[in-house]
Amino acid sequence: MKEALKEQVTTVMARIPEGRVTTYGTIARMTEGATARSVGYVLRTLPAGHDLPWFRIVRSGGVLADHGGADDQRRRLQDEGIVFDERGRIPARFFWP
DNA sequence: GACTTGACCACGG
DNA sequence: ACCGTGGCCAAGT
Repeated sequence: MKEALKEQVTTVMARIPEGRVTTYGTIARMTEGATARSVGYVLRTLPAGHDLPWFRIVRSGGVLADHGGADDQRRRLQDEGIVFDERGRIPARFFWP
């Protein structure tokens, strides 16, 4: 496991503002040496019940990534005021940065 | 070491 | 707008 990668990804993740989302690729570009795929890998391996806002990370294009917690993710984002359009995508105005 | 598997992405047709 | 395709990289077999 690459600890440096995990640390960088979680650091960026922790500063996503409430009520906004960001993408795997954006996080990858904000870090050194991470790629979109490796960001997904880190999220998958995070322990359950951690305090990081993993649910604010979506795919490029505003669609939720395909994983077991997607339903929870959608609920939690809606609780923060994020809106999904008729095709299930999050409009660009919710993206951070 | 070779090959497969993902919470991915950009791009061309 | 909807597919392929190739690139990506850490882990697991």
